[in-house]
Amino acid sequence: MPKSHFPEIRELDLFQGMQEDHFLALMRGAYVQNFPPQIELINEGDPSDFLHIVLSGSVDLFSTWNRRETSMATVRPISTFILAATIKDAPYLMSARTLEKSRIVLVPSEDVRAVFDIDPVFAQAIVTELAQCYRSVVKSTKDLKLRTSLERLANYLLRQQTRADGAAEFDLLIEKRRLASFLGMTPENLSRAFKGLHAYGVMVEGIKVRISNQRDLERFAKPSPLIDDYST
Amino acid sequence: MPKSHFPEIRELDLFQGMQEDHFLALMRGAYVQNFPPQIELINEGDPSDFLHIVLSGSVDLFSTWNRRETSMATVRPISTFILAATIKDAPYLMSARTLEKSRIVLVPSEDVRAVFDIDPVFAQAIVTELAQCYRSVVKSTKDLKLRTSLERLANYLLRQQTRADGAAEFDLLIEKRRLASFLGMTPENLSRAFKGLHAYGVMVEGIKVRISNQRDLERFAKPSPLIDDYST
DNA sequence: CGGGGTCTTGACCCTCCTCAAGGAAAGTGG
DNA sequence: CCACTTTCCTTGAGGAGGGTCAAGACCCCG
Repeated sequence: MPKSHFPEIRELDLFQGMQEDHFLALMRGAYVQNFPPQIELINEGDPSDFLHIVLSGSVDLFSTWNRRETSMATVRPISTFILAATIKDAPYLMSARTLEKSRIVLVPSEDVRAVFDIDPVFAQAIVTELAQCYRSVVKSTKDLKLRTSLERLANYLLRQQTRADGAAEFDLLIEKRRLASFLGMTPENLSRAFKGLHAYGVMVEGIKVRISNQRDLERFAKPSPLIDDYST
Repeated sequence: MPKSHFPEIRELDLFQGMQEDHFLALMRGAYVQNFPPQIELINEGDPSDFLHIVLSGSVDLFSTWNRRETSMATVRPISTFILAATIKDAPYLMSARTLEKSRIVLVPSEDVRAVFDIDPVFAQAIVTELAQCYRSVVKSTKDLKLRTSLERLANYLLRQQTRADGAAEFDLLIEKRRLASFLGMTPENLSRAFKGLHAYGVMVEGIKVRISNQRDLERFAKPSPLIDDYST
């Protein structure tokens, strides 16, 4: 794999503090690949052969059961996914597909486990990352069980707004059908939910969202750090 | 804390392989406490001062938002809970209350983090445990998003049956109102769901469940290892 | 034998899904 | 650059799943 990618990968929390030769050992076995959109990288149930790192583009993590499908998360650069399966050497619980043209690094799971065994700093970073992932899923479960779809959408918009540095107007980063699935509803219902948020000063046109009445929306959404803070 | 509890705690995957003096250091700072039923041990949002270990009784992990409440999990002996918050030194995401008279060990979070830093075997065990927790929550999210309430109940019963070594008749281990909340529905709706499973040979009387037609129920429930296997 | 909780049942209603069709974008090939 | 195709988004009508409210049955425990 080309060394030009090393710095940006090294920057990741996961690899930051680890010993240089261990990092190089990981990179030695890794390789980069470019994928077109809509390619299935991973099929849930498969053995977890690689830790994946998204360098560019974006990846959808989704799951299926009984001919139904739901979107679980979207992975954006630069970050890793399916760390837990790699560590436990257990089958993937989610499938993954590219949403756009994407550049992905594949690090053999064995290598990750091997370095994990000998590098305490790396081990520590993995723990932090896993704890983070765990807490994220717990939050998303709370979101699903405690809120109606309208409330979930409202809070989602507030989170996206925070990402956009609090701007009153910002773009949706994923297409609506996928957003609907992520929020646990149908595309039709998402359309109606957007309309339902008119009452709280939310205007949507295409991918453009404008929040004209911040206070109203927040009073309706009641965002909570214990559900909506993705950082802690 | 009385040494008599050491062996059973030491048996836990989390503490199995670690160095003896590290284990003793953890136990030195820990203390056991007996709680009556319905005591709130933890309030979500609080700083995570202790890693908890249930020795006997049972504990409900639940969350609230906007005057709504939902049950997230039930912890039974012998196991730990809220490891992620302890490790990340972040606020608890879930509240905890005893369901019955319970004996709980409290290990100061600082101690856990300190030993984690110096004992690689312990670190490894924590990683495994966290990965396990993460995968459990992912499974439960899939359960929630991909299945109807009737399907969730059917699969829950099959899982409980497995716990009871596959017996055709077994007892529900938690009260129905809590089960309902855990499965993401109301008590009323759970009652109706039990009736709805009559058609697949499920008989319920009080806490007794009898599965008279295993094949029918399984064909309806379509259990999947990627959602219902709590071990992987 | 009360009295508190839980569980069940019924009636009603609201949320959300399904199905179907029309419209808006966006990519494709001439 | 323009028709064509495809995909996505929206809108409407109808219906199923699940929530709410209220009342009664059951059950456990003092």
